[in-house]
This record gives sequence, structure tokens and C-alpha cells, in this order.
Amino acid sequence: MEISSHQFHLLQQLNEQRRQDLFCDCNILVEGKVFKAHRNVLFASSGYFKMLLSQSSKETTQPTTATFQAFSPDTFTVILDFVYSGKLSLTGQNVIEVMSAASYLQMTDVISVCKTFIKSSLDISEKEKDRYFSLSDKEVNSNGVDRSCLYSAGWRAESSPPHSHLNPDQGTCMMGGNAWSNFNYYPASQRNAQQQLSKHDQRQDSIKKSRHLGLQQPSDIPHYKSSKLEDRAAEPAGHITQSEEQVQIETEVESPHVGYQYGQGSDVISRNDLPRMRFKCPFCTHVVKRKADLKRHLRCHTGERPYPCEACGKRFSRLDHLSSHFRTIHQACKPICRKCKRHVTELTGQVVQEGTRRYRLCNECLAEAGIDSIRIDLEAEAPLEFPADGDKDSRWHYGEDNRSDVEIVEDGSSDLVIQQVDDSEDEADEKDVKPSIR
DNA sequence: CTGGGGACGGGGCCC
DNA sequence: AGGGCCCCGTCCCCA
Repeated sequence: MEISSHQFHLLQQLNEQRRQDLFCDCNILVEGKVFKAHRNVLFASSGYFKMLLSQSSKETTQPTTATFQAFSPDTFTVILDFVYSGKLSLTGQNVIEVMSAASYLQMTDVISVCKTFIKSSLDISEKEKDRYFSLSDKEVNSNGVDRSCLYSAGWRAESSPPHSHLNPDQGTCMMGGNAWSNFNYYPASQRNAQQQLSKHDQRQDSIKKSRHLGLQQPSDIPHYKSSKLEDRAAEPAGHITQSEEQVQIETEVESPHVGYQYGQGSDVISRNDLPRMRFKCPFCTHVVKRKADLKRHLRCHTGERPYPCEACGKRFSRLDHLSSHFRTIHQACKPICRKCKRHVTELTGQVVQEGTRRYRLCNECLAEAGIDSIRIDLEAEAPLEFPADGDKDSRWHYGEDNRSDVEIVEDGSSDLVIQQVDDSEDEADEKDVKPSIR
């Protein structure tokens, strides 16, 4: 006989112990703030802690201390509260942070919920737009959008069977899965438009924080500097797949005459005065004209980098950036001497290769530098080409993320770095960041 | 401190 | 409509 409430009460007790600092044997330091928790609970909840604690499991007499600077104490509070309660307090403001922290901590359930939250936010926005057209003046004016909600893990074994359903009007959202992935969706406080992420501010903040990442990064994972979200998204663990992130794009109605703002009631526009369709980012104030542009823009929030450079392993959020990178770094397309900046031709200069990097030097600079011996023979050596679509067998193919790990091996004959594709995605979680242990 | 190289996001155009 | 490409402005890193 199974008592369904046992798990809930057990977790409740553990949470109570945590609050009273009873039997806590792990200290987590997040940007100076100390969190106390139980190793067992952390071990069971996070792949990151599993790795961390299994490494330090031999010394059980001293409390383990983990230090994080990759996310804020507030974000970790949300994560830790979820670990001890099964309730994930997501808002439009914190969902990106929480998702990236969960990615860092290898908490796939949390990542899934964050993704669902993002998608449902978009769905809600779409419904709001539809409602907007059908409502009267008063209804529109009171039509605030509430996207702050609480996801809670459903312990109730007798609850509805797993299914996927979202009804923002009713304020409930049930998602299929096991006990950890049954979630309830509760409407909470009104979204504050002023708290919406300003892209610029977010980026500035992200850059500041990314400079203070305290954890060691895996040596074989490229480190991206532009945002901490991107930093973490570049890691293999919990990396967001492109297919899963093909979120439904919301459309936004915008009229320069009426000044309708997302999530805020405003003057009414009639269908006759139908404004041009715009697409608004749900996470910042950015508005774009095309759906594809919003899809592209969303990657700067999700940190998704589906385009790996197969020459150096660096990942890009956009194909054209990868293309540009490849041409600049690996193809020596610029007919300019890297040293003297003079224009060079095939006669007056040579392509020089350093590792995977290629550039041009004029004959004078080549002779001056005495590096003539390492210049490559483009006739004998296959050039680094940026292959066209369909050229899947090329050594330097690029494009859609195949969610593969890449193994970089040296080609001794040519000093080229060749990446071998390994399709086992699970291993990525295991070889993730080294935890910081004291 | 400064300038260059590279990354990155946004916009626009073309196919 | 979507993808690819190019241009531009901004930012960061590094020599």
C-alpha cells in the first residue's frame, strides 16, 4: 500500500530542517550570500551537485562548501526553494536567469519548466492579442497581462492524468510526465512593465556578472563573453536544443497612433484602423517587423547557439555570424596583409596558417618575419571551405546544431584541427564544469 | 590610454 | 514566410 502524501511530508520535513539549519552539511556561497542545505537533497536534485558531492564524498566530517558567481542569490533562492518544495517561482523577470542557472546546475526538470513557461507566456500573449480585438473598450482597458506564476511539482498522485493543457483564463496549467513534471500554474501578481528586461541594461548587467564568474570553465568549451546567460548556455549540460526552442512566436499589434503597449490597456483601435503587424519580444521591449527576426532575437535571451564552427568549436547564435567568423578567421578572405595592411594578391602575398587560423601576409612581411617555412601550400592542402548546403561530409561543414559533442584532434600532417562528431549527447552532462570545492 | 580585431545584435534587402 | 547575406553600430579584449 502506498501513501501518496509521504513524499510531500518528507520533503516538507527536510525543508523545515533546512530553515532551522538542522543537519545541514553543505554551504553554498552565491555572490557572498551563504545558503545552507543537505548534501543528500542537493545530490538528488542536481547533476552538478551530484558531481560535486561525489568528488568530495570521502570527507564527510567537514561541511562541503560550493561557491557560485555565475548567478545571483535571488536566482539560487528560487532554485533551492524548488529543490525543497517542488514549487518553482517563475516570473517573466527571472525565468531566463533561473533557466540558465538550472542549466548550470544540470537540473533538467527546471529547464523544462522554464521552457514551458516561456512558451506559455508566448501563447498567452497570442491569446491576449486575439482577445484584444474582440473586447470592448472597458475590457481592453482592464486587460492586463499576468505572466508571473508559480509552477509547483505535483505530489498528488490522484491528480489529473498527465496531459498538456494551458488555459490562462482559468489559470491552470498541467503538463504531462512523472511526479516531478506535473505542474500547476497559478496566476500571481501583475507584471510590472517597468521591470521588463531592458535589453541594453540586461546586457550590461550580464557582461558585468560574466566577468566575475568564479567557477572554472571546461577547457574544451569555448567561453563567450557577451552574456552570462550565453556563458552558461555554451556549456554542454542542459543545452537547449534548437528544435525545442522553436517557440511559438507571438504577434503584437502596434499602432503609432494609439500607442498600444504590450501588457497595458490603452486606447482602442478598431479593425478598420488595423495597424501593421509587429512582433514583440516577451522578455524585453524590443519590437521587430518580421517573425524570423524575433526568432533570431530570442536567441539572445535563450542563449541558444545552434551554429558551431567546426574549425574551432566556437558556437554562434546566428548563421551569418558563423559565416563571417569562418571567413575572417579560417579562410583568410581579406586580401590584406595582416602585418602591413597592404592589399595583397596571390602573386604579392601568401596565406599563412596558425592552427586553424588563416591570414594573409605580403611577401615582404613574410620574408621579414622569416615565417616563409610555415606558409601553406594551397595547392596541396585542401582549403578551409565554408561548404554549401548539403555538403554534409565536408570536414569543415557547419550549420544547424547537431547537438553533438565535438572531439578536436590534431591532424599532424597539416596542422589543421579537425573536429570529430560524437552523437552521444548524454556524455556532455558528465564532463561539464568542474565544481568549485573548498 | 588607444586602436585594431573580433563578436554580436539589429536592420534591410534579395531570393 | 523564411533563410541567407551584407552593412552598421556597439562592445570587449588585447597588444
